[in-house]
Order: sequence, then C-alpha cells, then structure tokens
Amino acid sequence: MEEAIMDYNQKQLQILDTAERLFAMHGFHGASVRDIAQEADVNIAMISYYFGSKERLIEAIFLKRVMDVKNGLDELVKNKDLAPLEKINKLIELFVAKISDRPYFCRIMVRAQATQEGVPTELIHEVKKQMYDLVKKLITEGQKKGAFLGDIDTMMMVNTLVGTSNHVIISQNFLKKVWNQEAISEDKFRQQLKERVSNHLKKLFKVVLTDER
Amino acid sequence: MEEAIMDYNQKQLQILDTAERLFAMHGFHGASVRDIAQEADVNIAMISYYFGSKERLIEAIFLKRVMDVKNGLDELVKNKDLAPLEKINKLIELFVAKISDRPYFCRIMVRAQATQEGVPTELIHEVKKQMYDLVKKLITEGQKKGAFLGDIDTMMMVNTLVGTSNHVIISQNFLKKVWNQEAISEDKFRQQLKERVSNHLKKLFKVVLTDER
Amino acid sequence: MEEAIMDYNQKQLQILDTAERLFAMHGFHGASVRDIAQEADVNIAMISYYFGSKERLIEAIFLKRVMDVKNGLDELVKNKDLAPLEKINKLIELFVAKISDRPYFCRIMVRAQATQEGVPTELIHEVKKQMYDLVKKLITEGQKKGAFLGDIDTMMMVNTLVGTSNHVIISQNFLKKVWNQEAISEDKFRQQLKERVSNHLKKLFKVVLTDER
Amino acid sequence: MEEAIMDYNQKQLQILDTAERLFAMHGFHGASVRDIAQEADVNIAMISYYFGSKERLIEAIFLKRVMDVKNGLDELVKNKDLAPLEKINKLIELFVAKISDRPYFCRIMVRAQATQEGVPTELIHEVKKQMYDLVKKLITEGQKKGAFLGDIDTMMMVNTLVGTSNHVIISQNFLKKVWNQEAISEDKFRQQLKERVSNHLKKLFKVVLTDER
DNA sequence: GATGAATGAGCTTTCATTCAT
DNA sequence: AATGAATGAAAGCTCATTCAT
Repeated sequence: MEEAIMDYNQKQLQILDTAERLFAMHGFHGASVRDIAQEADVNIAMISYYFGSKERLIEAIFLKRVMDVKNGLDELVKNKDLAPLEKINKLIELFVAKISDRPYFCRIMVRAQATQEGVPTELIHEVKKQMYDLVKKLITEGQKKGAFLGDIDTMMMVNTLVGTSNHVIISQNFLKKVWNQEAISEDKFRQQLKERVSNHLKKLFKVVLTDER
Repeated sequence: MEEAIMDYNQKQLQILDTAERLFAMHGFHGASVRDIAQEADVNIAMISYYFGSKERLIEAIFLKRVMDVKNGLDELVKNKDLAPLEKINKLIELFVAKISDRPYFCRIMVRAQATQEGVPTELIHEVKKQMYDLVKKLITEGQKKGAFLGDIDTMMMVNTLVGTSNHVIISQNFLKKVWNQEAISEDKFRQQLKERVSNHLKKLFKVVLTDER
Repeated sequence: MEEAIMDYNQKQLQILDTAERLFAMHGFHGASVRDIAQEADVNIAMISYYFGSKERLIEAIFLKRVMDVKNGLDELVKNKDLAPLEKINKLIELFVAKISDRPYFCRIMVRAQATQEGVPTELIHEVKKQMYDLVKKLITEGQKKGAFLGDIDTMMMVNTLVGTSNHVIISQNFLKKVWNQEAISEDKFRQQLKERVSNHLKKLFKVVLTDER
Repeated sequence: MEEAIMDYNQKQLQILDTAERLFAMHGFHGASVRDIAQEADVNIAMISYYFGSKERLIEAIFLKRVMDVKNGLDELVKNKDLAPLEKINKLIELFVAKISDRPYFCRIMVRAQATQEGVPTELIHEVKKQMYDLVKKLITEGQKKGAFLGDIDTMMMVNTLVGTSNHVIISQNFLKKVWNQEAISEDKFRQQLKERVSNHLKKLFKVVLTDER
C-alpha cells in the first residue's frame, strides 16, 4: 500500500472530489461515471483513462482518505507525555475532527460498512482494527496507571465513539432541522456540531472510565 | 399514512422480504428489479404491477418497518408504573431488539440516512423526531422526579443510542472476525451481540443520567 | 448439442439471417449489434434478450448451419447402393451445393478457420473431422472394391475439395469480373458457378482416384 | 504502386510485423491499435503518425507482401528453358513456399477475400488476375507444344491451386491435431506440410494436364 | 520528429418499465 | 389478475485519432 504515493494532477483531483461527493450522495451504483465526469468538468473517458474503472476509482478514494486517518492515528500514538484521559480526549477530538471535515467520505464509509458495494472491505477492516487496537492500548495503559476503572468493554466503547460520531455526521440535516438552525451557515453549524459531539463523547468516556464526573 | 392498511398477499410478502435483503446488501441502485424478482421467484413484471415502481417498492418496505418501530415506541409510553431508569432500560432493550431482529432494514435505514437514494426522507425524520421526543420526555420526567442529573445533552444521548446500535449491527461481520467467533452460528452471535450492546448502553445511560454506577 | 432443438420465431430468424450476412461481410468485430438490430428491423435490446450476447449469437448461427451440414453428410452415408465414384460425385455435389447456397456462412466459416474471432473452434473441428472421416471411408471402400487406385493422400483430397469450393465461393465477385459476367443476375451466376466447380472437382477426383479420364 | 519504395525504419517494421500477426489472429476490427502498439513496443500515437490510420496500416502490409508475390511470379515468367510441366511445378513450389512462409499474411488474405474489412480490394484482384494470366499462359504454352491435354478449365485449376494451399495453411492447427503431430515443433510441421501440399498439387496438375500419372 | 494526454464517438449490455394478451 | 415479450434509455467502457508540447 505504501508504494502508492498518490500524486494526482489537477484533473484527477477534480474527479476524486466530485466522485467522493456523488458516491456519498447517491451510492456507488447511483452515481454514474457520466454524472461524475460532467460535474467534474472532464471528458467521460478520462475516468477510465486515469483510474481504469469505476471500481478502481472508489478504491482510489478509499486509499486516499484511509491513509489520512491511519497516519493521524499513528501520530497520536507517538505522543508520550499526556495523561491517559488526555490521550483519550485527544483521540476523540482527532477522530471527530477527521470525519467532520470529510462528511462525504464519512457517508461513503458508513454505506460501505452497511453493505457490499464494490468497496475494498479489507481496507476498512484494517483501519477499524487499528482504531480498536489503539483504544484498547490507551485504556489498558490508563488502567495500569490506576487512572481508569477496571471493568471496561473496550470494543463497545469504540463502537460508541465511531457509531455516535458517524451518526451525527450523517444526520446533520435532520439535526439542523430539529434544532431550528436552518438559517445559520453550513460551516458554522458543522463547527458547532463538531464541538458538541466532541464534548459529549469526552464526558461519556470520562464518566465511564474514571470515578470523576 | 394511516390509510395504508397493509394487507399483502404471499407473493407481495416474498417480494418485500427479498427486496429488503437485496437493498440492504447492494443498495437501492445496486439491486435490480430483475434480481429481486428472480430471488423472490416471481415474474419480473409483478413488481411494477404490485408496487408501481422500484421507488414505491422501497417506500413500502419503509412504511412496513417504520410503523413497527413507531407502534413499539407508543406502547412504551403508555407503561406508566416503571421507574425512570427502568423506562430508559426498557427503551434501550426494545430499540436494540428491534434493529437486531431486522438487520437488513437497519442497513437500509443507515444507508438512507447517509444518502438520498430515492427514499422517503420525511418518514425517516418523522420517526427520528418521535424517538427524540420520547427520550426527551423520559429524561425530563426522571429529572423532575430527582432521579436523573440535570445537565444532560439529550439529543446527543439519542445519537449515542441510535448510532452505537446501528454501528454494531452493520459491523457484525467485522466484530465476528475480530473476536474470532467465526465458528459459532449467525443467530447465536446476534443474540450475544444484542445482549452486549444492550448492557453497554444501559451502563452508559446509568452513569451519565445518575450518580450511581 | 442434440437437445438444442432450434425453434426460432420470426424475429429471431430475422436476427440470425441478418447477423449471418453482416458477420460474413464485416467480420465478428466489424459488425456491430446496432447494425444487426437496425438491418434486422428489431430493437437493439432484443439481441441480448434472445441470444444473451453477441458471442452467443454467432454460436447460434454456427450451431444452426453446422447441424445442416452434418445431417446432410449423415444422409449420404446411409445411401448404400451407389458405385464408389458415384458416391464421391454425390458428396461433391452435396458439399458444393451446401456452401453455394449459404455463401454468407461459407465466408464466416473461412474467417473462423483463418482466425480466432470468438467462434466455437471445437464445433468447426468436429464437422471437419466428420467430413474427413467420411471421405476416407468412401475412398477406402472404393479401393477395397478395386474401383480406386491405391496411392491416395486422402486428407489432401479433402483439402482440395473444401479449399477449392470455399475459395470459389469467396472469390465470386472477382470471378464475375474476370469473366465479364457482371451483367447477369447474381443467382444465375451462382448457379453456373456451382455447376462449374462441381464438374471441375468431379473430374479432378476421377482422374486421381481411377485410371479413366 | 510503383512509387511506394518502401524503406521502413526499425519501429515501422516492428509495427508492420506485429500488426500482420494480430490482424491475422483477430481480424481487422478485432485487433486494436492499442494492442498492436503495445505488442510492438511503440507509442500508441506512432501508428497514426507513421501510417496515417489503421486502414492505411493494413494497406501498407498488403502492399509490402503483395509486391513480394508479384515479383516472384515475374521472375518465374522470365525463366525460358524449362519444360511446360516443370514450369507448372516450379510455380506450385514457389506459390506454396510463399504462403507457407507467410502464414499470417495468408490468413489476412483469406479473410480479405471472404469479406470487406477495410482492405484494398483492387490490389487483391490485381495480383489474382496476374496469377491467373500466368497460369493461363503456362498452360496454353504447354498445349501448343503438345505437352498438355486440350480440355482444361484453367481458372478452376487456379482456384484449386490457391484454394487448396490457403486452406491447408489456415487449417494447420486442425491438421496437426488430426494427425496426432502435436508433439513436433511448429517449424518442422510447417516444413512437412509445405512438401506434402506441394507434392499433392504437382500430382494433381500432372494427371489433369497430361496423360501420364 | 516523437509522444503522453486527452477526446468524441461508438461499443455491448443491462436497466426499469410497459405492452398485448 | 397476471405475465412473457418487448423497448427506449442509460449504463460502463474502449475505440481510433488528435492535440500540445
């Protein structure tokens, strides 16, 4: 995977961005290469020319984004001098920020997990495993240091972290409506949401992992 | 909605079940009416004949399942003589059971929220709103009775409930692999999972809502 | 193969005939299903609908025609009471008539032997083997009866029979031009040609197989 | 035609050879310029650049090979001091050798005669006419000298010569299989075949043209 | 002179739907 | 009421060729 140093040119990036958005909005089969090409303002033959096929296009999107996440997580691990809970908080912030800033890809990921739509399943499993291992490590460390309680269902905590974050992102439109915030700008709302989910999850992890509130 | 007293005949039910499964597995556009008709062992023209169109077919699936959930929630509300936390627990159990038993529809719902795939958005919003209102009511009641703490982000708690549950269901295959439980039967694993998510969420709500652990 | 009782309807026959002609004129890849559909005056989707694919269409053509030839040969074998040379003459007449009457299929066959264009090679080999075996049998019979000479290269005689006949058919246009017969009708010319090739080959076989002229 | 003094450079020759092979194997439309360029190890744009178009490429192949044949025939005519039958034998040898050594081009020729695949028909007709005129001349000479019989269908004899030779070449694979010679090398088999066809045709012409056996 | 990038046109096949019975 | 036959539209992809350098 590491050999795939992705240096895409301008047109390729246009295609990738447009495809990400359309795949997110309409699903893999719901977004046609014709539509993608048209919205990306490139010739339809370019997609096959650059990426080989529609399937390889979505794989390229996955590769591009997943590497981002993996690299982010790796970085977190290296940071040694934080307290256990601070590390957890950092992780939450980082994860929420990552998927908040890539809402389209978040939707694709959710779809991909829910189904099998010509999507590289192994890649997804790999990054999920890494996430789980990381959280497990952080929690075990905290427990060894006596900072965290003993009886924790780590995997379920990961599911809550990922599931809640994802769900908030994909329910954005609904939440905006429910809270009567349809007037404010997309970006501002997303920023508010990011903070709110972050805080919620931090609180959740704190009360579960420690004795404090 | 109320006029839609759904009395489907055998063939219609076959179509609905098969379509639910295939839509869940391959997405709305990924599942062709040909495939659905073939797997449901009915003539291909039957789908248009009975449901009008592919879109109306998936709407029928939604209507059928969503009514189920709504009715379940209504029932819960009526039950007056439970303690606040017991009501929350009951809700969690009920919700988790509902989507655990309908994993295909759960996947469709998740997809539908993540995107717009010719799916009745309003219906989804309606049932989500109802869910939110119900939780809000339960929490407020608990707070009035002094059983729950004051500073609760209700909407985020709903997101955690729904998001975690959904995520566990759609990640079933991954979890099975990670836990090396690939040998045991599908049903048994689902049962275990149901219990585990239930307990996890109950614990989560308890430590967040009350002072106890 | 025998289960394929080919009972084609009118439209299917139109498609088969047109496809045979266009495949003969432009080759497998040179004749598009669009063109075939248009010239056969059927909807383009009908070809996939009836035959599955372009490849299966040409296979159907082969199956249809090759069965004809095979059945013709089988019939000849049964005819017991002819003299050896008369049998050979009968075979020549029959073979020449067969491919003269199906000039399009003759061209397809020639192309198919010359190359590999998504054509059922085994079917061709099978019918060629049958042809060879039949000629071998006729010549051996004649030799046993003392009617034919001993030193005959049977396979090469078959090659001459088939090669000459094919070549005359596919060179029709050239021959017509060389002989300045461009004025006479297609059918009449073909009839003349059939007779001429037939006589030529009969004479050839006679002088090679026997002592007479 | 005579102005086309063909002095091709290395890359052009690579293209011509590869194209000849691929056209022979898959037909004109079945062989893409992409495939040709790739197998010839040249840039895809080179083909249009050097030859103008795909059609002009196959024309170049024809021109190159047909000139060969024509020149060979011309040479034969000049040779005065051979007996009539010896001249015929020489012609047979020369012709069979020519197409045996160029099996790919032989296949292209056969295809070209069978159909119209963007192939220079006039060129083919021209060389065929020359061949016919030559044989006619040789036979007439022989008849004048009293060496040959009078009643000869010259054109059909040409058809037998060309048709049989072609057919043997394009049926090579089948013959190899029928004779259980699949073990021996390609070259050796081709050599054997060349001799066998040659002898067969010589014998054929001898018994038809003369009284001897 | 030579080539990687790019393109419009065309390919085969499948789609959801409708028609005639 | 129910269905096999049929269809126009659109799908993903490859084609031979041209363009800009």
